[in-house]
Amino acid sequence: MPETKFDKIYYDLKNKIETQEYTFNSYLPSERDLTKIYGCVRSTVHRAIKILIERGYVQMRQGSRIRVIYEPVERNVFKIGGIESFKEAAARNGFTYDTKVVRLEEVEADEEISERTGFKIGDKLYDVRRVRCIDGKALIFDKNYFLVSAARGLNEEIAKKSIYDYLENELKMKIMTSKRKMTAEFATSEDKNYLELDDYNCLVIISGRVFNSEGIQFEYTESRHRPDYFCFEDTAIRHDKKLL
Amino acid sequence: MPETKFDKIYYDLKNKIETQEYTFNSYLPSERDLTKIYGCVRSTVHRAIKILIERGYVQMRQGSRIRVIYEPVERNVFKIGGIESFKEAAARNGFTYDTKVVRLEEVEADEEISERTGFKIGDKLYDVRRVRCIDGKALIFDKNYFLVSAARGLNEEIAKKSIYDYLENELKMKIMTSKRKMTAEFATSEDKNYLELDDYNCLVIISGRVFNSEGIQFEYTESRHRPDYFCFEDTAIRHDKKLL
DNA sequence: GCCGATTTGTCCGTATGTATC
DNA sequence: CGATACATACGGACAAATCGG
Repeated sequence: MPETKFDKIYYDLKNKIETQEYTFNSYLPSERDLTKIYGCVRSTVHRAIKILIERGYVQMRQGSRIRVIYEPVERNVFKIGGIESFKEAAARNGFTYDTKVVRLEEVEADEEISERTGFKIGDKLYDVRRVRCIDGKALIFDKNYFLVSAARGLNEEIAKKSIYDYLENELKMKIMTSKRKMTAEFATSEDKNYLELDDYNCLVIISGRVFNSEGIQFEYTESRHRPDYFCFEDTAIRHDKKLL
Repeated sequence: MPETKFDKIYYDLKNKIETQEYTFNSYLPSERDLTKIYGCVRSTVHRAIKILIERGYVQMRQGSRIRVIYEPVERNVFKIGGIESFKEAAARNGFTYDTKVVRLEEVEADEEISERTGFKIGDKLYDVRRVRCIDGKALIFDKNYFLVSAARGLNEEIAKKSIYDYLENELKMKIMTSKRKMTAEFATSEDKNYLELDDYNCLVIISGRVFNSEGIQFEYTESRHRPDYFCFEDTAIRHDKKLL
């Protein structure tokens, strides 16, 4: 349990804000007072508060006090944030879900694949394609490429359950950084074939390159969503000069 | 120039990485060596590096060295990141652009507006709607509500140029936090009326609530994009326990 | 409009723990 | 196992912004 002091403070404050103990537009105690409450030095409190800022809970200005800007919001459809698997997201939103593996084969990266995915030409890859059903409807089409050398032993059973479980728990891989891009494009005939698109003629696409702790890109992922089952939330801060 | 030490270090390292002085998959000097290079203590170097991590430039593991995972990428169409105005984004991408103001009137928030925008019922608001043209094509439809008390004096001329210039430079308002949501929806008849949608029947929508330094929400913004002129980039980090 | 108290922003130096190699 | 390197925390200092009288 590597619960550090600053993250205990962060979670405690976050919780108090979410439960309205500190209400919208009120002030938090000063950092000096918080050091007394939590029994630590100011830099530790300060660090916890910076996380609250990044997550959109509070606002701070030099010389002024810490203002709460969090308000409870309605449940959302399918929020994408951080690195979250389909399974995690579906579970959090309380949906029943199912996965169909429609392809799993070994390929070698040619120029087209390399260009699109960031792998080098000649890399051995698993080409995995899966259809995600939520409450019985086929809504998401996932196309993934995994480096064979990093995901060795991947099979259909694993792909049906959770590839990430396999990588993290079986192969002990540590996933670190993920670079993602979101775009929207016309549905292809492959999309139309697998998904229930109703009247939609385009899809929201989240594509990403994932790196492990060795700095090796081991995955390219492309998640093609029917527009109405997709939502992305974010908090941005104007970092004039001060960055984090 | 409130350039702090840690952000000078951040920019210097960022620059050295972007110019390939530190190349993809190589290591940065250790924090101890960096303290010698920049003449400061380790905590300051550490802070700069944490920003590089958040921005997707490098990767770190306890006990291991700092690995560069940045690779130069192709120019992208319309990247949304941080708090950036249409004008800034268009300029950065080298497009010619034009704005048509199709509505600017004062309204009072009713229940429907309040629910959708986060303002309170009875708040006096400017209702501004603008069509954004890029390279001559009408591609983005912007709907904004501003608190009259915060944006007093807003007129069509200002709306045509830049409302943010006006708020920040004329009214000296300080914009702090912005909470955004991205979704995709069917185009409405209003969208079809103003935009050149070609065959697209849905739009990517970025909606957001913007707070000033007093913690007051002074704006609700809704930016409706034709799918092919939209792109969002992001870097995510698996924060196992360590947060920031 | 000025001044002093308060509060946050940054930085230093040090110490201890823990993961990697 | 030891050397190296990162992670967290402490305590103190000064600067800069805000706010109230």
